Parts: sequence; structure tokens; C-alpha cells
Amino acid sequence: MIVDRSVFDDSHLPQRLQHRDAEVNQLARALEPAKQGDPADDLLISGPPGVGKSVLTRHTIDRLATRADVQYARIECMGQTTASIIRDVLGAIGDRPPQNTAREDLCLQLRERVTDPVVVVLDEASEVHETKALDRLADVEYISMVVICYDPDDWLSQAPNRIARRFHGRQLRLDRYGVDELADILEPRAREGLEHGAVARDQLETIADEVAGVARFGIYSLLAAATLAKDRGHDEVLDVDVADAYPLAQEWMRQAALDSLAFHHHVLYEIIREAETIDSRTLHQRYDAIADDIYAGRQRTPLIKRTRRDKLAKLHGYDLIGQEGGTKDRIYWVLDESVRSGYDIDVRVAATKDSEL
DNA sequence: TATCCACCGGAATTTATGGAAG
DNA sequence: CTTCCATAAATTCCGGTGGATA
Repeated sequence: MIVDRSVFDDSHLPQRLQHRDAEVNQLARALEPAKQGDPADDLLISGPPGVGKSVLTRHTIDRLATRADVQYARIECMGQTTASIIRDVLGAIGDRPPQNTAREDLCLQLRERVTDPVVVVLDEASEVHETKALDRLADVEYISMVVICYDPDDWLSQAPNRIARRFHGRQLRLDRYGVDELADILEPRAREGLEHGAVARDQLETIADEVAGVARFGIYSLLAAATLAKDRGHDEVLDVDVADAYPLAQEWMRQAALDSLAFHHHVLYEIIREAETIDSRTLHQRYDAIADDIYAGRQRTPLIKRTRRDKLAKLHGYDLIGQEGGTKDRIYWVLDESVRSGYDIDVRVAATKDSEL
């Protein structure tokens, strides 16, 4: 059923970008000056998550870099600091400075070493304002910026004026795909990743419709449908497999998110999952009741309440738990009961201890 | 209605860790 | 080995908020 799983990875670049011709051209035009050794134009690329902003830039800049001698750096800005962004840029164009290089040194090196056009792609740039990286990059003549974000107006309003001005009239908006368009995009993946004829066109359209044009979700759903078909012993993907695909894809994404988090998050998550819904007061009580047992024999030690709130916010941001209510009356619940921690955390100990007290 | 309490989350500070240079 | 620098994680401090209680 599944011939090549790698086709469904985020890192997989399709051979041809479908339904993005105008966008590819606009980006290519912005980069054009770099071919002659001039600084490229800046560009602000915006659009909802999972519609191919990153794929578009990777595809277009890779192609440019193979044809012309243009250097570029792709930077995942999420959670990065000023220094780490500058260091990434330096690393992309030559030797990567060691981790403990002073910030001033990094900026100095940047000015000295960038003597030809460099395109810096700032991916997931929503929070890059909190760093000084934008200013530092803007100081260097030959650096041009391709910024990828969700909401362009929001991003520009938070940027310093001198930065925002650089993007005036230099914006590119990507929207969700239509059902037909996304089905077109899924088709080559099905062809390369699945057995021949395993999935029909109208099934691709059903998937495309369900994920509301978000390509990344569509691709995961397609893999999920094929996985279900295989597990259920079907020779080809049936409509029932398609129907159950998206929830399974969501479960995978959430499970991957939870797996990526630290032990602390897992403890809180499991307490919430066991309780179905729980208010913060009870949550903290449970945590205090079982923390000593659960953390026994581990390097980590239990957290104070303030830090637990940060972990809970993280779980919420990762779409693992829901929350409702402002200050006093907040409740939490897990969004998918079948997503569970891989750690052996028995929170029911807490329940019994509670009742004994 | 006034006061208290527990929780929320921003901001600053501390702690632990690790690589590089002297 | 000590010092310097950066980073991540956790703690401390604190103003704000809203429900419970006198």
C-alpha cells in the first residue's frame, strides 16, 4: 500500500509546484538583482500555516542558487535569539562562529563578511521582533530579507519603521488552496508514495475538502488514509478509510507534539487526561500530591506553580489541551484522549492519595 | 461593600550547563 | 584551571483579576 513514506514528509520537495506560478514568479523577480551582484529586493510572504510558504521559498531560492552564485540562509526564527539568528546567517555563508561568541563580535563579522548579495529567509518570523536581529540584518547593505509570517499587517505594525518601510509594496500573499488545486497537489504524492491506483481522484478531493485547503494536513491525511486501509486489510483505500483519515492525522500530529516536550509537560498532561476536565486549583493539588513519587529517581525536580503555568501554556499552544476561563475559573482538558505520554506516569496514585487525605 | 485569597501572566533574576580562550 | 560568554530553564517578584466571605 505505502511504497515510499518519505514523500509525505515535511521536508519532501515536489518536483513541480502546482498552482503557485504567479507567486514563484514574483519571488523570482524580487531575487533577480542578486544575479548581477546587486542586493535583492525584500519580500514579505504571508499566509495561513501549511499552505506552502516555506516550500515556495525553498523551491524558488534553491533553483536560483544552482543557476547563479547567490548565497542564502534559511532561518527558523521561532524561539531564536538575536545572536543565534546572526550566527545562523554567518554559518550559511561560511564558517559558523562558536556558540559563545559575543553578540557584538557576531554583528561585526556580519558586516565584514557579507560583501556579496545574501538572501536571508526568516521563516516563522512572527516573534522575530523581540530580537534585535532585524535591525542588525538591515544594517548590512548586501543582505535582503524574505520574511515569512502569518499576518502581514500585524507583522509590519510590530516592526520598526525603517524595517517596515522596506516592505512597502513588496508583499506576497498565499491563500488556502481550492479543493481541486489541493487534489492536484496530492495526486503526485499518491502516485509516488502509494501503490498504483490505491486512491481515487474523488477521494483526494474529499481529503482536500476536509482539511480546508491546508496542504500539510492534506498530505498527512492521505498517508493516514493509506495506513488505515493497510491496517484494515483493504486492497485499496476505501471511502471509510478516507473518512477516518483526518482525525488520525491530527492524532499523529498531536502525539508528535507531545513527544517533543519535556517530562514536566507530560506529568501535567497526564493529570489532565486522567481527570477529563480539571480546574487549576485541583490540578495544582494533584500535582503537589504525586510530584514527589513521580519525580523520584529522575534528574528533574517538581516545578513551582508559576512554572507549571508556563508548561500549561505550552501544551495549549501545541494544541494538546483546551482551556477555558480567565483567572479564577479556568478549566483544562485534553483535546485527544488517545494521545498519551510515552513516560510511565501513574497519576491515579494521586487520586487515591487525594481521597485518603 | 470591603477585604481576602488563589490564580494569571509579564518581567527580571538566578541557576545550571557547556564551549572557547587565556 | 579559570574566566568569559551565551543559552535554556526555573524561580522570584509583582500588579491585575475575580470569586468568596464577612
